[in-house]
Amino acid sequence: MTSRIQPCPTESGRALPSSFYRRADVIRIARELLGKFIVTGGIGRKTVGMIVETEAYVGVTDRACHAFGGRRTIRNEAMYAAGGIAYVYLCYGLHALLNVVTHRRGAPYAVLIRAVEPIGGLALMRRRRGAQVPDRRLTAGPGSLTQALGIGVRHNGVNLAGPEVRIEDRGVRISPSGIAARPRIGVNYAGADARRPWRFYLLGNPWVSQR
DNA sequence: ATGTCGATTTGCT
DNA sequence: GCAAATCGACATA
Repeated sequence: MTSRIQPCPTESGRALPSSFYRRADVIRIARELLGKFIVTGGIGRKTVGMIVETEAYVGVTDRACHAFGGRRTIRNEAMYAAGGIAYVYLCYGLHALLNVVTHRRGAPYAVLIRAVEPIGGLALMRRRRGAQVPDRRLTAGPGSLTQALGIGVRHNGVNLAGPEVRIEDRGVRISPSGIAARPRIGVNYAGADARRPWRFYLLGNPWVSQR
């Protein structure tokens, strides 16, 4: 029995512990989620994607955050739970968007997953997305990756170390110089907060969303 | 390459 | 009623 030296993205890894999510610095967590893996589905229906693009939503003072000013609704209730669960909501009435809830209970911080690189279960992803969709657009964009991974609003509130949606560390290490920090997408209504560089992505990765 | 538009749930006025 | 953490189709250039 030999052990591998290089990390292999097609093997299973360790689910991130709740301590990863429950830290106060959501910006740091957004950066550290790059290169982690989202795994969905059971035996025979497994799909895997490596996170390549994220955005931080920074609590009650962030005008772009659903919890700005302490807003608390049925929809965004999951943001107020302790870190380590999913906040999945319906955007424009159509697209399920996946967020990672962070920080402590009562502190509504979250990281939006904007794009993943397809790693496993490609055939199932193509079936879910439609045969005419090119691989380049399979999981590029927050509404696209959830469709490819089979994530919907039914996953709102699920534990991210659990079987439905699991985020794993598979040993991929990202150097800070490989990460771009830019303004977030689609939040122009948020005034000065729209310009803050809280969108992070892997430089040169083909699955980063375009637009 | 850039622009407009429709699909359609949720929350705020 | 209207805008929203989007996407893809279609139009025009």
